[in-house]
Amino acid sequence: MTPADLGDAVVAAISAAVAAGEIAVTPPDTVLIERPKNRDHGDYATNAALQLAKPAGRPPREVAELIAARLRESTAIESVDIAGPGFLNITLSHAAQGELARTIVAAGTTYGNNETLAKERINLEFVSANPTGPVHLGHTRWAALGDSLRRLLEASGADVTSEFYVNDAGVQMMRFGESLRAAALGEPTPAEGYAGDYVVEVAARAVQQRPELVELPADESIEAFRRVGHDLMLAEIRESLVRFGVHFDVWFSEETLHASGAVEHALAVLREHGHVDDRDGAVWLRTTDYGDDKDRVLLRGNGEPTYFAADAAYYINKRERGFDRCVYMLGADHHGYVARLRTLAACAGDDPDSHIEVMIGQLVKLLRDGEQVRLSKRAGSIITLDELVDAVGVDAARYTLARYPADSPMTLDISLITRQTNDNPVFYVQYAHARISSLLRNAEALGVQRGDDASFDPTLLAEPQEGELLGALGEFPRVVAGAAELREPHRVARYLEELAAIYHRFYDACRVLPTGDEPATDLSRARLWLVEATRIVLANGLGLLGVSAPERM
RNA sequence: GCCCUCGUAGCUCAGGGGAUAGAGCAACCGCCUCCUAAGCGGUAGGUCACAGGUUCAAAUCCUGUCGGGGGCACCA
Repeated sequence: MTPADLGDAVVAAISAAVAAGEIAVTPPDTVLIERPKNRDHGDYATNAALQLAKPAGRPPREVAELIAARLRESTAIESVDIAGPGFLNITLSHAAQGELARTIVAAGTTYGNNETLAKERINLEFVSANPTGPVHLGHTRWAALGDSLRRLLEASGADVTSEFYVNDAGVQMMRFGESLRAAALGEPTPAEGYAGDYVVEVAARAVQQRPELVELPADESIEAFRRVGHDLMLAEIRESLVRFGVHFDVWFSEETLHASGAVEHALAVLREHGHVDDRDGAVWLRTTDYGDDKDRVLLRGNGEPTYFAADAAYYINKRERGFDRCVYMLGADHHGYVARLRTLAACAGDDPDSHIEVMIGQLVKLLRDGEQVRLSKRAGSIITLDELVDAVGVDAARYTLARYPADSPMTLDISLITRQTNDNPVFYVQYAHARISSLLRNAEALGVQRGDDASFDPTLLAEPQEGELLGALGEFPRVVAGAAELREPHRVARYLEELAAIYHRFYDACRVLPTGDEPATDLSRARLWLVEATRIVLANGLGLLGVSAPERM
């Protein structure tokens, strides 16, 4: 019996009590089923009676008693106690609890998937680094979180498109071209240009590809360096992200917005909705109509579109491609943009609360030997994604970055992450999976098999540690759904750590395989179902984080 | 000045209105003749920044104060 099944049972009990005229309320669609921290409070607890007391006009404990009486009729439920102000503390029968192992094994890689976001069309944009340098640590947090979120949303039934917006138009790109040319010619970095070893390397590769670049007149040369540098840099960015296990469905070029007329189209759309003003020689979007501090310029006095105009075009383009919800994952340094994007959606006739969603992530603070390292691409002092992966590996990097909520400031100590990788919780979780894999290998070598469906006796899983483990396994789908809905992949990581701990405790207390020459018992076989179910959940959970589930460590 | 965000154990951090606030690291004490000790058990460690409010119930929601970080361009 899953928590969801139990919730249904409680709702049914309430409905039955209503039908029998025992209480006068509208039965809720769902009730909250919790797993209490303290097992004295049962396997599960619900506050349903507390919630119904007021509408029913009855004392909570009296309502609780009505529900409890009906729940006790179920064979799946061992006991129901009423505690405190009116909590229902429910203990499942071993049979009902153990059945979960069968459910999980049957579902396999799909266990944890749910339909809470079914058919929602979501566009998920993240990283979106300028192709003027490698992916650095600031982007890396979003790469890990964004990709995990993509997996979570898909697991929750959403139709997700992950998208990388390539800021390949505008001044920054031009400065990159200038910087490359300067590097190729051995000249000092221009005033507002990009410095750093990578600029020299990219410049060298550009010249190697196209030796004539340095011969061209300055203007043409800069433009050519810009284009070649763009291609080289973008290829490198893609490669880094692929290596990091991050998948993008769409790489969307800002340049194409300008070239395709999408910007003009967006202007027309916004004009149609009546929020565009021509004033002071510029074209403005009247975002103050929706509470922005001030209106925003779309076209400058010189006719050039602003970055905001491109954003508007991009947003409208996304909506026209059919996305119900456009999710932006931005760094805290862009948070001034949230209000603008939301008012932009409103000006386009959309609902800012449903069609657009902007997530703001705190920046990762980097310490080296206790001192803060400033991340600056232009100054060249950057920690890149590749450097991080070289130092700690993909698994540790992705896990560590996905382990904290995006809105909490995060401090990474380079010396700590590179030196003490064994302290990383990722190994703790992976170790549980490796330990299980090893056990399953041993079972095979001993010729002990889990056996078919019919031979599985869930009532044998009666030890407290087995109950704990089954309870934790039952939480997984809810964890996935919650993490997807709240856009918080870290919940999966925290859950896995808890599950691993519970498994290790089970392993310590409950022998699975027979010792010596003893024959395999039904208990061994029942436990193999439980162990395999645990392996599946660990593997599925790690998969959602883009972290491998090793069979050996 | 205005806006966003964070403040929980010595450190790094979890904690979607529920019961006695948790984990890892660091410290101390134990546990391998048997499935991976990268493990398990135990001890110690707290003014949940502060003050009000809402609620049967607040670390959690609301208001304010203090402190850290970030942001407020016809820049990108």
